[in-house]
Amino acid sequence: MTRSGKRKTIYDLSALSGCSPSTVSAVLNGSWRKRRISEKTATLVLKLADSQQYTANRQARGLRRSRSGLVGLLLPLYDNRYFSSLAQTFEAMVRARGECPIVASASRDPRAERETAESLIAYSVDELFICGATDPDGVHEICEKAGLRHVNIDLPGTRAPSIISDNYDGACRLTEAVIRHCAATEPLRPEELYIFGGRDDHASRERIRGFRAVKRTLLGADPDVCIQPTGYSANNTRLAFEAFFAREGRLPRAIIINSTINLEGFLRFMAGFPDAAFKDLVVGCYDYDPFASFLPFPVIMIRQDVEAMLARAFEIIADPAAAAQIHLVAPELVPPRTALAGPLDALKDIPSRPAGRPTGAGVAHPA
Amino acid sequence: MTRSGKRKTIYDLSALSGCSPSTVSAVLNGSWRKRRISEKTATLVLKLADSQQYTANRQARGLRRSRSGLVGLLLPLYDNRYFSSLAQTFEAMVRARGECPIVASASRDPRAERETAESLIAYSVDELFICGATDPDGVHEICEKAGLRHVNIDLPGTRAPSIISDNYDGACRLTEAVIRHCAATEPLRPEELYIFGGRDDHASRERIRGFRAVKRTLLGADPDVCIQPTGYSANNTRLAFEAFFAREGRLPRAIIINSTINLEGFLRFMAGFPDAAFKDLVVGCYDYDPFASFLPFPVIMIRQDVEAMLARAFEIIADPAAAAQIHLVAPELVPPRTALAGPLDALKDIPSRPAGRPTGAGVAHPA
DNA sequence: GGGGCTTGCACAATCGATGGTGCAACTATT
DNA sequence: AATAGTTGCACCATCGATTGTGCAAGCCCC
Repeated sequence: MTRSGKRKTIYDLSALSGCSPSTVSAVLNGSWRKRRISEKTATLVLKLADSQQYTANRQARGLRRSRSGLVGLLLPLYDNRYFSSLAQTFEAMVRARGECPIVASASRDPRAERETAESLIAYSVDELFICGATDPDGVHEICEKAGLRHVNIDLPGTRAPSIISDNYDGACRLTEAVIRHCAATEPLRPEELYIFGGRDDHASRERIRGFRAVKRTLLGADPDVCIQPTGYSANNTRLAFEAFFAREGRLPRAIIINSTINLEGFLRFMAGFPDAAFKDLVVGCYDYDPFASFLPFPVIMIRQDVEAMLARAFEIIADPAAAAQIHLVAPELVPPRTALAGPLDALKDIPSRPAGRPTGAGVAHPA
Repeated sequence: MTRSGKRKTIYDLSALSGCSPSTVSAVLNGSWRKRRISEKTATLVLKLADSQQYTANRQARGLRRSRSGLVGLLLPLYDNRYFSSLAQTFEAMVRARGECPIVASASRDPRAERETAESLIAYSVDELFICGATDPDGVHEICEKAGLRHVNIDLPGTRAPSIISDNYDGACRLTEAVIRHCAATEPLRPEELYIFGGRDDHASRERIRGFRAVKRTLLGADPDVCIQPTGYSANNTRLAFEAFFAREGRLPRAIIINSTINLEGFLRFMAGFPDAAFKDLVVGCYDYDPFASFLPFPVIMIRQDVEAMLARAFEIIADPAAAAQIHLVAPELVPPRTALAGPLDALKDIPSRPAGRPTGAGVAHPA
C-alpha cells in the first residue's frame, strides 16, 4: 500500500516532469493544444498524472474560474418516493453532463430554504434547482443577488421560471377516476367523497380546485366540509382521520389524498383497524408509490413526470432569456395495483452466483 | 430589487469599512478576539457584512484551510425508503454539526463507487461515509491515498471501521417470525419457505446464513433450492417469480425477501394476479417500508436502525485510532401492518388555514 | 524621558489552478 | 545574413480567505 497522506498537486507533477506548473495545468485541463504544448510533453504529463493518481483540486479550480461544477437541488425532503426518485433522476442527469450534483433539503421551512440556498451559494454552485419550496420567491431573491441561475420545480414562484405538474388536470382525472371506480358499485354521493392533506400552496390549491370542479360536475355538489387540508404531516393526518372517525363512526366512501406523506398518516390510522374495515374504501392519491399502489383497497395514484419536468428544467435554466413563467407538465394516472418501472431500472444489476443450485437453467438470473 | 450580480468579498467590506481585508476576515471568522481586533471595529464590520449580505466563499476558505466543511455520503441509490431515510437522517446530523452534507450515489457499481469517491475528494470533503458499497476496500484505498477519514456503513470492508446491521440476528428473528406466523395456520414444511433477492455481498450472506440456521433448527431441513439470490434488480426478481410460478404452478407458502427492491419485483409479479391469489402468503422482508407493511398479506419487516448506525459512525469517524473492525447494530423486527414514525416526523409541519370549514374545533389541526 | 509592555491593526505569503503575456530557440523567406 | 514568423514553453498575477509576523501608537514606570 502506498503511503497515506497528501493529495498530489500540479506542483508535484511539475517537479516530477520538469516542466512548469502552468504547462501541467494546461495539459490536464485540456487546453494544451490551444497553448501550443507539444504532444510529447502532454503525453509525459498525462502519464505522470495517471501514475501519481492526480486529481485536480476543484476548490482551487472553482476559485480561479468562478465556476464550481456543482449543480444544486434544493428539496423539501428525501424520504418519500416522489422526492427520492426526483433526486435519483436529477443526479443521473447532472452526472451525464459531467457535473457534480449536490442535493440539500430544507424541510418546507421558508427560513431553512433561504439558509440552505445561501449555503449552496457559499459553495459556488453554478445552477440551482429549487424544488417544492414553500417560498420560492424568497429563495429567488437570494439567488439573484448572487447572480445564480435558478428555476423552480414542483411549486411555482413569480420571479423565476417554474416547471410544475399540471395539478389541476391531474386532480380532475384523479377525482373522476375515483368517482367512476366507486360508481361501479353504487353511485357516489357528494358527501361521501373527501380530500385530505396538503396545505395552502399552489399544488394543493390546484388539486383542490380540480377536485371541486369535477365533483360539482359529476356529483352535482361540492360541500366545503369535504375539504380537509391537514398539512404535510403524517401524524396530523392520522389525527384528522381519527377525529373524523370519532365523529362520524365511519370513514368517507372515497378519499382523495394530497400526498403520500398524508397517506402515511392514513396508514397510522389503518393500523388500529383490520383490513376488513377498509374493504369498500376507494382512495385517490397524489404522487405515486409502488407499494401504496398495492394496498388492500383500490388506490388510484397520480405519478408526476419527474423525468420530463427535470429535462424541461435543464433546458430552461440554460436559456438566459427564460421568462418567469409557469411551464406545465402532464402527470400520469396510475390505476390500482400497478408497479411502474422507476429510475432504478436504469441501473444494471450485477448478477451473482446463487448460493444454492437454481432448479432450472438461468432461472434465478434470466437475461 | 437590488441589482443582480456579483457576490461580496472581504475586499468589498474592506473598502467599505476602511480596514484591511485581514481584519475583515478575522472579524467574520470569529478569530478577531484572538487577533486583538477592537470590539468597535468588529461591530462595524459585522454590521456591514449583514447589510451587504456577505457570505464567505467556501471554495476560497476551503482552499486556504484545506478543509471544505463538506461531509460526504456515498450511497448505492436514493430511491427506496431505507436509503432515503438514511440520507434524510445523515443530512440532519451533518447540519446539526454545522457542516454541509453532500450525498452521491454510485449504483452499487465498484467502478462508479471509486470514481464518485474521487470526485468527492476532488471537492475536498472532510469525511466520507461509505454506505452499501459493493467494493468498500476499493474506495478505502482511494480515501487513504488522499488522507481522507472514512467509515463503512451497511456493508463492511476489511480496511476501515464498518458499522453494519446485525444481519444474521435480524434474519434469524425474521425467519422465525415468518415460520411462527405460518404455523398458526398449519405447520410449515421446509420446502415451503424460500428466500429471494440479494447477491453475493456480506449482508446477503449473513441473512441467508441466519435463514438457513433457523430453518434447520425449526423445520429440520434447509434445501438449497430455497435460496434464490436474484440480485438487487426489481425486474430480475419479477422474472424469478414468474419462472418459479411457471415451474411450480404456485408460489411458496412463505417468502423471505432480501430487500424492498426485490419486493418491488414481487409487486410486478403480483400485478398479474388478483389479491386473492396471495391470501395465504406470508412474507418477511429486509428493510422497512411503511406502505409495504400494509400489503394485502402479512409482511413482517426488519427495520435497520439508521439513526443508531449513523450516530455510531459519527463517533467512530471522529476517533483517529479506530480500528478496521465491524460494529454491529441491532435491527428491529416490525410486525405486519405497522406504520412507524420516520425522520420526517422530526420536521414540524406548518399548519395552513383549511379551505373548508372544519366540522369540529381544531379537528384538522390538532395540537 | 527612555525602555518595556500592551493595543490594534496592516502587510504579505499562501492554498492550487488558470490564463494572459513574454520570450528564447527554430524555421522560413528574400 | 538579416528579417519575419512559428513553436514551445515559463513567468506571474489572480481568484477570496487565512494567518504568521511586523510595527506604530499609546501607556506605564522608574
